[in-house]
Amino acid sequence: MPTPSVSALGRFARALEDFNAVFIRLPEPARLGFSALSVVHTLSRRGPMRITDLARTEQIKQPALTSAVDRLERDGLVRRRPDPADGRASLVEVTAAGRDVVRSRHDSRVDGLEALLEHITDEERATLLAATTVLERLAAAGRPGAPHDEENDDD
Amino acid sequence: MPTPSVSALGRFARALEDFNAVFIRLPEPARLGFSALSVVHTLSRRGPMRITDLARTEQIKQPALTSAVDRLERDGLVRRRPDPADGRASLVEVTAAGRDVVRSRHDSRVDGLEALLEHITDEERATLLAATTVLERLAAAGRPGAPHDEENDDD
DNA sequence: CACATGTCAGATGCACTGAGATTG
DNA sequence: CCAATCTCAGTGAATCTGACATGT
Repeated sequence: MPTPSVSALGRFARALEDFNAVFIRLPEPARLGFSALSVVHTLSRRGPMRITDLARTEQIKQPALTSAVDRLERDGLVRRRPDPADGRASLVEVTAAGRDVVRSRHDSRVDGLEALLEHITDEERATLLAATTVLERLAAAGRPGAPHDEENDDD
Repeated sequence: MPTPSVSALGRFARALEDFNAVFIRLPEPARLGFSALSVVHTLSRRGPMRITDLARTEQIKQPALTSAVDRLERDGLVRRRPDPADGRASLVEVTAAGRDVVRSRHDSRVDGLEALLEHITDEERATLLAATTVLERLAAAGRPGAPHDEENDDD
């Protein structure tokens, strides 16, 4: 296959790294930390998950995730539920309040993106939006095995 | 609801959010935290900066940045130097070891991206790479004023 | 019993607020 | 004297390793 040259791929990766330094910080600084936000995001996109699976996708250890879930549960953003299929495991799921956090940050980011897009041309905007489907496929290809439930937060 | 989540822009933002959950974690989990990595990255891309400016771009407070720089300096990844133009300020700059960290993580991410790109078609790859220039311009537009712009300091 | 899942306990890294030292 | 820049001190949240209780 005619794979893109290494330099083009390297330049693409660097562009993403630089862009993310901006993109990640578009919404207001949250009272929640980076990992906590990521946990809520993952749960809202992938449905209920066990601690072990969640720890693997977030790339932190189980004890860290246990206390993270403790805090999130105390704040009402997630909820623990026993796993009907396995007595030792529990499933963590996002609550309505948790979804609100994800949605609020998403909306805030959209606003910031909108302002950013005023700096480029219509053609460039089209180029960017054309990449949406590809990014969706890459995200799907890059994440670890599918969880138990296939829930989609649709708003 | 000021911003409809079903718009093309909303879908683009969501695709980026989901993709970043993968992209950010492509390289090995580092012994350095998220902020520390971001500081070294920023310094390697934008040249020496004062603590205040760095704290602003990283969206953390000055005391947090002071201790972050303390640790990074102790590990040999950055270096403090007096600002010749202002006696109370000091300039923080990345060292060769710091550049190695950035480069190593970049290379690792390129490898992961390369593997990911095998899941999509040539046409999709082209679409993605066409977005490189646009992302570069967006990153430039989104970051706060950049007084220094040196990049070929490969000590 | 061996293994998987989750939690507990102690140490360290990291960020915040509020106060202080130095320079412009 | 006042403002800007950075550092120090104390507090709280976040993560790690190692040990442990429970269920398969």
